[in-house]
Amino acid sequence: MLQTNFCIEQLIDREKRAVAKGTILKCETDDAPVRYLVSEGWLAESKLLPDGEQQIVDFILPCETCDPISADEKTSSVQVEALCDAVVTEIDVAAWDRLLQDHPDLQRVERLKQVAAHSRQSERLLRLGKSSAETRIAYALIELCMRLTAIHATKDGAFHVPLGQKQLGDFTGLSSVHVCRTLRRMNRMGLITTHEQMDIVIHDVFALAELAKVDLGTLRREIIPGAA
Amino acid sequence: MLQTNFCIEQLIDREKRAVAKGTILKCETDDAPVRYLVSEGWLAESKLLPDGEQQIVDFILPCETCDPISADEKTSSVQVEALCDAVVTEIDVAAWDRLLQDHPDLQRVERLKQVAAHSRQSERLLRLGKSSAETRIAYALIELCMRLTAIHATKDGAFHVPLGQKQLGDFTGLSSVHVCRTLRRMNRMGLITTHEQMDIVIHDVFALAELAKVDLGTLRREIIPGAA
DNA sequence: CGTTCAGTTGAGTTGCTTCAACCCGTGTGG
DNA sequence: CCACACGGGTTGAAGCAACTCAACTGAACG
Repeated sequence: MLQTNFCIEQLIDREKRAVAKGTILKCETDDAPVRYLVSEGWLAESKLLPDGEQQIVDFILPCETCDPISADEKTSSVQVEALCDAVVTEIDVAAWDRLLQDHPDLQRVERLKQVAAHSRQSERLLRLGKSSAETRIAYALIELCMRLTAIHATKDGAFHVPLGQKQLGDFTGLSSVHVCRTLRRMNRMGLITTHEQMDIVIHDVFALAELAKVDLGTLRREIIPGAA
Repeated sequence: MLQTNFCIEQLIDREKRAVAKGTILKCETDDAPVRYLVSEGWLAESKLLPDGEQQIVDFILPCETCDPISADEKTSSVQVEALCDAVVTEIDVAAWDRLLQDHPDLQRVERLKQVAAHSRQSERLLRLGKSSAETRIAYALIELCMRLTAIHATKDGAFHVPLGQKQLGDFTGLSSVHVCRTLRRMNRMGLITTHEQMDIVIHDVFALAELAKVDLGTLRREIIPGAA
């Protein structure tokens, strides 16, 4: 799988662009005839309510692409923001389509990633609608750990996420205060350890999975392309 | 748009299948090498928690297709259920791929529908995460009304949905009791009228849109393919 | 006429939010 | 080099929105 991603970068002769943490690459309802390919760092796709509340609907990790398009094929349906200093490539839709035409294997991989993203959203929707703060956060940690493991960005259950508690709250639909409390509780229970700016270590995946109400194997098949 | 849908049915020589209300066409984690095309009635895609809680992640309306596949390309990531007596066609993936290959216009329409579905999910995620019961329900009503209008299944803001309050709760992440209260309140405010088994009339779309915290034009462009 | 099932309403509970105070590490200007 | 402001995390207290539980209604059905 990874091979194919490296492949994308080779195929594209466009220049990469370094963006600073906090940069907003695209606002909701902006014209959006582009796709972003992330080489380094994380992006967040989020949606805003008129009163300023923000919901992160997905994270875009290295080697993934982000397509913010609406059903009108013109405007963006989400805001795209760099969560940390990042390196991205903008690809306009025409070039992207050409790329897919020329590389059926790329097309296939991208389709799988899209399916995976859709499955993830469904899982989150389920937990946002029907479960407690503990379950939501446990799920978020497991999902992130799994995705990071797939790109070899974890080591024995330890990983780094470029998120503050506010962002984790925007992702899980909770206030930052309650994220804090819940994280502390998990610490005390010995499930995880957290360090500044979110260095996370998962000590007991199974207990965490139970809290998150997931079956690890099933989830993996559902949200990680090529998990076999 | 509609033309293309009629077209699908003509292209497919498979037999349609009548399914009774409540039929579960597919369970989560079942093998799912099929896609469903709905001719009549509604399906629900939902996800379940071990404790039996259910979250409806999307409705499949007539002329739409449903692809329950996971990232492993084998199993289903959702449960698919008929919300009322319905007529569906099962299409195996191979046949579907052939169909798409042979009909680029169909491929394009399906891509748009998929984008639209993704946008809808993001909108719901936003409201599940960050807003009140009133807002969630107002949004659900507006979304359904818009989608039904696109297939000419509304008349002056009046439409029917084959849902009980329990299902509406499973869709909006609320208990049926609270759905009831909220619906009554909207009734009293003169925004809507409801009749048995969910015949809904929207009296004041603008007030409802305000409650739902949506901009009607923007939402339409986002979630209705071909809205122009 | 009794049973069932969806919707309605009231009462009491609870989980999460908001507000506010405080801590601490970092950056900055006198 | 210290003083101070600032931002993020942590904790306590109080409030409220939505939940659960439970009772009742009315329609549909045998």
